[in-house]
Amino acid sequence: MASTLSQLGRFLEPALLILVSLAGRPKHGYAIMEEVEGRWDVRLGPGTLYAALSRLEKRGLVEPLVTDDRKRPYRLTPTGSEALAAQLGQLQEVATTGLQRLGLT
Amino acid sequence: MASTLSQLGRFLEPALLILVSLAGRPKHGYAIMEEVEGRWDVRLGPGTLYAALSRLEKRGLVEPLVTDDRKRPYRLTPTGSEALAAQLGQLQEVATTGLQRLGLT
DNA sequence: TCACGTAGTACGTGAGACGTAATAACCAGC
DNA sequence: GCTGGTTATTACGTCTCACGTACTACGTGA
Repeated sequence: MASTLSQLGRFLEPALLILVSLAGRPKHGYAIMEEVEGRWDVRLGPGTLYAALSRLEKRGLVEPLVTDDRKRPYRLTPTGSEALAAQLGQLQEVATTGLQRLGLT
Repeated sequence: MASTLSQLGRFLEPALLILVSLAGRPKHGYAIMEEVEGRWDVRLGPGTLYAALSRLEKRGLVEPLVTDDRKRPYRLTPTGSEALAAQLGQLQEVATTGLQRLGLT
């Protein structure tokens, strides 16, 4: 069962999902939460989400946009795009190797 | 610089690398360490590696093989293969989406 | 027998994932 | 102009896990 397997380990780090979500277009936290859950069926609770977001900001991978209302939108920085591209490339290599070894693909 | 970027976040979980390594053929811990470092340039220290391995065993994703000497080889269980396949599939989806959004691929 | 590579254990620390609860603004409908 | 639900974020506490370091021990060739 899918529900059983999903209990056996999670390999999609919140920080990665956030960066990929922001690669589409700038979003605020709640919108990231909704996209991640809708698109990949991974629920990021507020504790996980906002903590990860502020770590990414502290590391210069994302930055907040100026805003007047209570939403706090973020966008990828150039550094963030570079880092994401590098990580995704390596991730795809690993995934491809793994799927080949399993006889899939 | 690659060394700078690599400081900005790690998205390859040890458990994933171990499973992909074992998907090739059964190996003992030290051999996993060497393959992971040689192939993906990720150094797993002994604390990280053997702790992750025994967690994977406890969850039924890998199992030890009988042996006489001091090496302790492991192989993927059927459950482990299933779980790995599912995770890699999802991982590839995320990676593909991300790379498209970044304008690569 | 001594140095070096192989193989694994033990352990402490810190980062971060996760859940839950609380807060507050916004927007309906009545 | 209340009231209830959705939107959006903050503020915890806990627990898992990554990581580094130090240590043990076996094997092998010089």
